[in-house]
Amino acid sequence: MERRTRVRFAPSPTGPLHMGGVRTALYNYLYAKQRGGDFIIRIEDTDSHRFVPGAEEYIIEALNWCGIIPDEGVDENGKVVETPSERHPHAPYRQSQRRGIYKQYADQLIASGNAYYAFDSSEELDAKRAECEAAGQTFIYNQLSRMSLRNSLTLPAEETERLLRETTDWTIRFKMPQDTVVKMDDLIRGHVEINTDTLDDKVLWKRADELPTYHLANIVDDHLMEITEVIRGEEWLPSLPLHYLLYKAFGWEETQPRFAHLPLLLKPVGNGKLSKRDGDKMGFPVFPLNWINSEGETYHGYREDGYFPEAFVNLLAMLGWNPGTEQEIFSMKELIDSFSIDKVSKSGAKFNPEKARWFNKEYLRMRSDEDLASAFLPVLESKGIKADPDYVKDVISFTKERATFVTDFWTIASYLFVSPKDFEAYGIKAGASVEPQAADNRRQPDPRAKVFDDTLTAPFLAKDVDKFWKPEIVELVLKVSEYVNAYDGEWSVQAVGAAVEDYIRTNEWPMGKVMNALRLALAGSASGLGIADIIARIGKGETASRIAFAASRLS
RNA sequence: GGUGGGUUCGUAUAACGGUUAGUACCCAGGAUUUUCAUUCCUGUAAUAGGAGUUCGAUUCUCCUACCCACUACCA
Repeated sequence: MERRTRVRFAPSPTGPLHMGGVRTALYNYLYAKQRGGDFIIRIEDTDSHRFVPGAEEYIIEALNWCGIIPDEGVDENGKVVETPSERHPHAPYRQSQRRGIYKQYADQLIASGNAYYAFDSSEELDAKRAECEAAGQTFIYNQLSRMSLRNSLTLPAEETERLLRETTDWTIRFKMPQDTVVKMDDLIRGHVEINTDTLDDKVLWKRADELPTYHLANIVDDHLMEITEVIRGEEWLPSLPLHYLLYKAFGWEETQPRFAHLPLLLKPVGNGKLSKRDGDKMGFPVFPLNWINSEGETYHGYREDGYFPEAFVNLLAMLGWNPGTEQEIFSMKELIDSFSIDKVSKSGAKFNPEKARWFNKEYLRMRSDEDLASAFLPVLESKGIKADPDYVKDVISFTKERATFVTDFWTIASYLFVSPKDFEAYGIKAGASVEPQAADNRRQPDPRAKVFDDTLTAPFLAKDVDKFWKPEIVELVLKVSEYVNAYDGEWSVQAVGAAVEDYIRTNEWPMGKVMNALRLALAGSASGLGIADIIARIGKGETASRIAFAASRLS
């Protein structure tokens, strides 16, 4: 029997979705789309205590930004889906709104002898755990211990009846079979076996809030929603036997989904999985979008940090999966075409922020100058600059290869928009020396850190001034300025560049020294764009005035 | 502690019993350039350790080590 492929991404709204979660969603999406199947989003909010306002909206928006569009789910064009429709036949997709349907399944398990009522309070269990721990053991609610605890297996029927009626903090637990080997298959890991004696009697349903726990809700919903493959994080592998047993207890083996457990995303240095703090410590985002927590702290997002969604998706796709070829750049469509679950690796992948930037750089280069210009205009506006779109496009066309992010154009070419005048504001005086930068580039934080200053001008670096701004060279630079001012040939980068170069060469001046000093005066730094590129764009007057200004301030 | 999963250059990975163990990022050097960047070329660098199976193991089996996850009335 061939079933239509249906997969789901089932996050819990307990906070912002981090990049590992996005990757899980992406792999599900790719898997479904390749097979012409459905990708469903279901919100697993059965833990009322851990609910975080805004988290669900964040998840939807993040996936949307990535271009991971669900076929069915909690949201339809910003409107919450509450009732079943042709497009969303299994609505609602939020488990808290499905609470009515789970109890009957728990009851079914009780009736079939696969589950039982447990009356131990959390306090009692906590005490038991503490007790065992003190004795150097671990308390497990399982086939051994359940016979000495308060539940429907040990209590007389009348007492069970009474407690069910009169108390409200009982639970329904799964009755784990004894000494049974559960044989499981994982699409990524292959065959896995485990003996049930090492497993415990998981809580399936809680009377206190009349809600199922993850395990019950998950299996019931996957069954009801006709899910064919469950692709989720490796942290779920240990509960796979329980899930297998649950399908069996319900008699749903025929339509039980196949499982794939994805490797974890690890932090770039050291050990352990990527956590929300890592990003801010190491200068890269861990989240797709910015997130402000209840304490008002902001966590960086890829979107706000200037990543293109295509680049983000691409880099996530390559973290734990590879196509078996040497292709690294993939559009979403190409990913859909070439994705295969058996090429997903088994081991955890350390995230590499440098490679992430490289991906963005590649995508920036693929963008048209028009697109980049329209993305860069708001950046200019935020600096109080109103620029001509055509001029901006022109600037981008020859600075594109130097940029990784759109905001880089400001660092690279700010002096094509404003004059580098206010160098004293940087506390740098001519002749002052600057400490050399730390040498180990491999461990350097995000080099864009200095990009986001509020200044309108580029600083004169003292080391450049020391090196290039010598009185005898300044003389020559002033001469070049006069020459440019008097130049009346064709005004193009090529022509002006050739003319200036000829002029310096004919006079037999030191080309390097004059050019660098020139750049220092025009750009505020001895390294940067070509002299001709600058002069041709800022024009004669601005060229003359920048040189005059620099000469007056730095001599 | 118990159970499960994992282990190829610094990182991501390729090689599904036979290769000089490949590629990309990073790093280093060189060429080009008025500087920086780009581009191009070159280079450094890995099969965790030990047994076994085999004519031959990165690849299969076992042991050890290390890493990770799980071990909640959380997902």
